[in-house]
Amino acid sequence: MRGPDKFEARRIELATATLLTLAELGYARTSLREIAQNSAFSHGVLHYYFADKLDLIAQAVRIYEDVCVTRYDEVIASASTAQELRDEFAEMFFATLESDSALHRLWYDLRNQTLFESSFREDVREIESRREDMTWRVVSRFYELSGVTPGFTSNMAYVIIDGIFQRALMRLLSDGDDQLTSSRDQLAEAFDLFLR
Amino acid sequence: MRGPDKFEARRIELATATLLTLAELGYARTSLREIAQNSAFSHGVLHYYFADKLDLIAQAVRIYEDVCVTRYDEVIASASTAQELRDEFAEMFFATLESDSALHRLWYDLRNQTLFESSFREDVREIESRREDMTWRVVSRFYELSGVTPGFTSNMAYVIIDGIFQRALMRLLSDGDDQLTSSRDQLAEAFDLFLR
DNA sequence: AAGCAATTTCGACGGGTGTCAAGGGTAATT
DNA sequence: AATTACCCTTGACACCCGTCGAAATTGCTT
Repeated sequence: MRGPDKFEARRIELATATLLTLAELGYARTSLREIAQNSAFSHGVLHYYFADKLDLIAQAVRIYEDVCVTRYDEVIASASTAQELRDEFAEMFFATLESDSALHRLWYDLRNQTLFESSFREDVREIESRREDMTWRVVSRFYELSGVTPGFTSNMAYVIIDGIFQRALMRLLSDGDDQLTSSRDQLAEAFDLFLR
Repeated sequence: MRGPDKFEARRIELATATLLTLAELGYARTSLREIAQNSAFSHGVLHYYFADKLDLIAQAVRIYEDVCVTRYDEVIASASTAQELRDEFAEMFFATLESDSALHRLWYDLRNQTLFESSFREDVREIESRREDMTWRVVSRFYELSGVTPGFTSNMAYVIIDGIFQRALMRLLSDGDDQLTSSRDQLAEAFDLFLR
């Protein structure tokens, strides 16, 4: 294959390898040669497809976005009671927390990087906004199924759900707690809160 | 001056320079030579006082801890009504957010680093725990002054307050929003929430 | 004043970094 | 079959990194 379509396919392939490397090593330790070793190519090729390292990482961030921002929509569509929604959301919540934990820690790493440099600010801002929307789709549907008028703003709901997620990730990765019972309790507490 | 007391004083001096450099550049970009340039000494002296770079950073983290973890106690002691506590807490909250924003972004940076490597995990865990305690001293006193029995766990209160702080920091540093009106509203919303 | 120990500087080391240019190879076009 | 355009590798570059040892400097003690 040749032409622009292959060019774009390679870019995606390399940006994916970048995403995996970042998730493995973190922003501070990820080098171009390491990224290339996680791909089928040598390090020089990265400068053929991308202007520089920051450009490459920005593309990787956009791939993350596509992966991560519609995760709960299926749950929203299928649940027919509030309790069902809450339980299936929780199930998905902890499933992706554990299976994609490396990707999620990368998200928080990159989000923090924008506090020091402006490179990905726009991308991070957009992902953040989409994550809030995604959270609100869940919570507002939860209100709807409960027959209760929303007592929380989208903003506050996101702070709570994302905060629980972040703490659960810390418990999983740095405390080595693979049961996460306290985090599960916390998520349940949050949904109780929403109905008060 | 000579002897062990001077040795310890130098360590603190250098660890402080390290803290400032980290706050300026972030973990990923901070080098020993850069740290030395923020001090009165040359880069070689760092290995006279510290075993290696990680040891040095660990000491810097402990200095941060001393600075940041009793910030609201004065407010707690002086406030005599719930409303007064809430308002003075908010004032202090946004004052330190703005004046020490570089230090705070460093905290979130280092906390995230522990998701990738175990070097400071113990220190970060302890600071996190102390931050939660500090938050809870405020919130539980707020309940006390309101004459209401606490409807939130310490954990949940921390997730909310810290989440609002983190988002406000992002708004300040990466959105360039120096009014922070939406964050102020959000903090007020949180305290309303506590009383429900 | 001399000696000694603590402190600091300086320069080197091996290695890793992002970047880039030159060249080889490969597939499509003429 | 020759040419051309695209793709990829290789190796070099200049620079920065953490570390460490040797030498210079400092300040106290005798």
